[in-house]
Amino acid sequence: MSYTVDAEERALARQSAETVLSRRLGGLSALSAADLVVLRQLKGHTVAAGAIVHSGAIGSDRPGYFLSGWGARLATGASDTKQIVTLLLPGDGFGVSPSPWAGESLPVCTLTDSVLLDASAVRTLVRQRNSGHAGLIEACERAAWLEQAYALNHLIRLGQQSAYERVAHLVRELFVRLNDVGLADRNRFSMPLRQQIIADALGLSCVHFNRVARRMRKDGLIDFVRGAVHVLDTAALAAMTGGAWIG
Amino acid sequence: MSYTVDAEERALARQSAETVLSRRLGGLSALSAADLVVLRQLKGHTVAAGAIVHSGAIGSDRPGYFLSGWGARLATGASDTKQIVTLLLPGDGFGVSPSPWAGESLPVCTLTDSVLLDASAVRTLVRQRNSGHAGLIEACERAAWLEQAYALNHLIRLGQQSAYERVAHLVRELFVRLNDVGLADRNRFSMPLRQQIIADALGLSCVHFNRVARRMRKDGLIDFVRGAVHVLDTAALAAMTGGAWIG
DNA sequence: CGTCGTCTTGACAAGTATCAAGGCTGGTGG
DNA sequence: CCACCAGCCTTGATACTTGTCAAGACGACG
Repeated sequence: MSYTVDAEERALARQSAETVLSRRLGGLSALSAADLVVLRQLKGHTVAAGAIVHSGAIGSDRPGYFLSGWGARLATGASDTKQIVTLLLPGDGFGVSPSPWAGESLPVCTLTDSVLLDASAVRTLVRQRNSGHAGLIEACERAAWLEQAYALNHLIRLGQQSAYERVAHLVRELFVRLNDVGLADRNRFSMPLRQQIIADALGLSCVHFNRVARRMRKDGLIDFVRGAVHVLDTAALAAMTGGAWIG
Repeated sequence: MSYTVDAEERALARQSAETVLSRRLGGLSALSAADLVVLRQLKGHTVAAGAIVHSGAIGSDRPGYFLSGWGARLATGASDTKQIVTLLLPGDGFGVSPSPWAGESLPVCTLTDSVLLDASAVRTLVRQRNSGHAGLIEACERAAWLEQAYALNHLIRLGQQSAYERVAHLVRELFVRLNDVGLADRNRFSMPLRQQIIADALGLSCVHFNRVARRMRKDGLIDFVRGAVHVLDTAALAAMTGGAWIG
């Protein structure tokens, strides 16, 4: 039941393992040499797919960063229904918001085998509002703000878009986000999720997602292949998801 | 096109006009005498339904509190589609979060004729983190946190509930929130919104909402009558919306 | 080679939107 | 007071979207 990251993805991750965090956070605020040292010293560990890595009870769990692999923040509702609130991609963190928002109270799980960095050191600095790390703290603040914006985008998808539009809208968001950390090609990125999970996130059945995906391929918009996504018509994708975009 | 607040609602509002804010914020944190003075000195003004009272650009607009009437935070997407992200009820504010979250960047509009208080004075205190008003600041922080939780609840509704469940879930949330400010009876509250608007918020067509509402009446669960909601079976409502609840 | 998990496809059922018409209510002007 | 009008609610008929069930295909892996 582990969704293996394919070889290509693994290679990409190895290449950028050291840079994914500095790219992500450095893109949000200028990081000092000291900030980079802090990030470089974070210790990594591998986690299997499907593990809960943060309970949501603030302060009770280790904060972390996804170095490789994908995760999700879940709103675990009734019986067994789980709604994905935001997807966490390499470079995204949890438990390191300077000002915790409601989403920080939701559990975080891995969707694929992942490499996580223990971000306790970052959280400590952020909590202290350590003035020697203003850049890093600013970056964490903006990262949290962005995650909220992504959750709002997700709300728009679920609230007022058709299945076709939802898929397009999500793909565009993922493309932009992965591009920020150097994990997207010009028009291609790796998406190591089963269709079932993507469908779950979008509030669709996986059968219907599959049909939508096929239609998109036929339309020359997006091609889903074994763990990867090809954006065939960037302009059309941007046009059709042009409005309804926060952040 | 103004959705007039009915007489009963107006009477209730008059009764509780002075207490709605102190009830709301006082319920979130203990307010000092000085805090209450600040709240009591806020100046009110009436606004017609459908007005945009906050653009979303942080700092550019007057912050405010709804004293009476309902509003909404909108994710104004493409062309003309607008998704309601959170409903704002009497006692709810905008632009007064100590730590702005992504939702604060969305515009706020009135859904009914409303009385708003100008909350500039509160914002000033909150921005300064004025130590003489720790209680008030704490209350604002928690109010912002709650609004985020409501947005997440809305996301759950849209993502994984049927029309019937969405309506029940929303009614339960509204009942709880209005109860907090003393605007709900034991099993009844005023909801001065057209069905069209409720349906919009829930991502439904108003025709379908109407049918669901009728079924709920037949089921003895909820009765919608001219601008008000009767919860006929509190236990069943709580049971059916028991899970899937954040905050 | 068989097994297991996932993807794909078809047939069908259920949920929901749309269109259109009629009904109710509250306001307005004679 | 009545007639009328406008806006909203209600209802029916119909079509489209999406979910469910079930079976087959494909690929990975032992």
